[in-house]
Amino acid sequence: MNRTDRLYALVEDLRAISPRCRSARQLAERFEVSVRTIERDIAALQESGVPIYAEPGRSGGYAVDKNHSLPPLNFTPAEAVAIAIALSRAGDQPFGRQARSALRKVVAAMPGSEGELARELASRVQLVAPVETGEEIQPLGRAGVSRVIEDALLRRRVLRLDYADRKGALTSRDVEPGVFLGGRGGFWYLVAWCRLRDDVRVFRLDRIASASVSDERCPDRPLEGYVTDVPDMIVHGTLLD
DNA sequence: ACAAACCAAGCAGTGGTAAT
DNA sequence: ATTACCACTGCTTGGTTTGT
Repeated sequence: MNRTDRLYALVEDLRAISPRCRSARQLAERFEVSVRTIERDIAALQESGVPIYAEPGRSGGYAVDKNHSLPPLNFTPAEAVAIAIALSRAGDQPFGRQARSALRKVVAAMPGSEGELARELASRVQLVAPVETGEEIQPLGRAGVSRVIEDALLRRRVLRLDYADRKGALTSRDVEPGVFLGGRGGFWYLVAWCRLRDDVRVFRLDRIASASVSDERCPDRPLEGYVTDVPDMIVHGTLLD
């Protein structure tokens, strides 16, 4: 076992028995190295921020503080994008830089196809410059509707909407969902290719009365077209910028 | 009995130089 | 341009000693 593998294994071993301790001698026997090498490994881990502490005395040894570190976590692409949306609100606020760094780590750590899916999904959730400073983004609208749209975006499926325009007139239409937009006027929008109008249309989520996902897969359309056709929408960037 | 500190040896990687 | 050799450096390791 090389040093890098041993460092990872050490942390996992100490975490598994926490809060009990394991002496350097025990660890040395387990990893077939000298006690001195284990002590150096522990020091290296401590320097890099792993919360390992030493308990002196006859029953002492090393232990890892579970309250100040996290075990490896797995996220689905949709969960990663959900984190992205939450982190994106940090913007230039305190810890905003760390929020973006954490987001890149989450996506980078995802296995190939899952990471690609997360990146693709993230590119379809975009943030728009708020009209007024300090504008709060409102809830998505009907809870079931937003979940249906998330599903359609994730699986690239045609959506069936019942939509009320600003005068309250209700229409039913099939749309090809393109991009989720958040921020403008404090509302969330779905930008989609509307088959009823045969053009790009913007749907405010709180005006969607009902939505369902069809089995039909959306044809490929360039992503840029969904946003550039929308007036007054100044896109801040995608979640992974 | 334990962790911590110091020291020396072995090894791999790197850069410079000469030979082909 | 490529290959071989050498010296240097840094990393890793084990042994010993010291302090708690």
